[in-house]
Amino acid sequence: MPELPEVEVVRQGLSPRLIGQYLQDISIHNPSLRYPVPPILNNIMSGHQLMDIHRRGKYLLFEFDHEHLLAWHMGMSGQFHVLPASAPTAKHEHLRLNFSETVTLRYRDPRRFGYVGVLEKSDWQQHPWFINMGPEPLSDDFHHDHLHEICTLKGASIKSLIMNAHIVVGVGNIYASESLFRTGIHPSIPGKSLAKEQYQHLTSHIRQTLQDAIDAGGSSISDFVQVDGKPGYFSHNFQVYGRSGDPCYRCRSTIEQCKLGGRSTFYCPSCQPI
DNA sequence: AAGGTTACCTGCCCGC
DNA sequence: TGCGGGCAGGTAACCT
Repeated sequence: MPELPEVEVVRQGLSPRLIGQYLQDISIHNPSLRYPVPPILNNIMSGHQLMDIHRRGKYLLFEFDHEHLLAWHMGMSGQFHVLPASAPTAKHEHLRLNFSETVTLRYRDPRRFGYVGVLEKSDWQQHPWFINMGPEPLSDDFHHDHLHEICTLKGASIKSLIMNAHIVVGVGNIYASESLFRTGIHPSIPGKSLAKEQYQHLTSHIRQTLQDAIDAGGSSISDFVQVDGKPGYFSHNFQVYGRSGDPCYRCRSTIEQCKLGGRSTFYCPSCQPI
């Protein structure tokens, strides 16, 4: 499901419903995720107050009044829902954070690529999941000089480079194609073949594409839903993703599709020349 | 050694 | 109607 915009939309949806609430307990219905759900989760976190929900890359960080926090990745198909305790257990519901009779946080994940960990609040950034992460694309840390400096040394395709979380976090398969279309860069061009000025444009288009998607409530392809069950609307704004064979909105050329790094990639051959 | 490929899962959609 | 194949938004361990 989620790239950075979808995770951010989930964070914004969960925050007003959950922050300030006290966690009564955690029930683990099916611990089988990408990494097994830590059995100590309930013992460690129960009784503590949720102070804030942060995002780093595609991870959500649940900060409690406690020396630990929960770091949560939703994988490809993870979903969070806030429901009353009486609501039935959905298919593929893995675990449940029980805050009150009226507020429980359910996590379901059919493909089980998601995972959750208990990290020490004082040095969670040193954890292997975070230690080598690149800058947040919506922050000032994401600068075209930085992108240029790293990518100009690399022979890999520019699409695989911007999807590499060591270089910049949060850009997944959809928004990589969309950002490159907006910039007019062919996805398979090697990083080292691009000019410094192109990195300047790419940086600003990545930023704008992600922000536009957040503003639209994310993209609902497959089954992404916001916490309240509403879909995201950014998929209506896709310029190239999923549009192979259709005319480019800008020049009417036919959108093409190829594979890069095993991932479907979409581009306009005339707006994004080799 | 960098960069491409595969595996991890289930669900869904398509063609036969 | 049913079955098999291919594909899906992420990540990391493998090969080469």
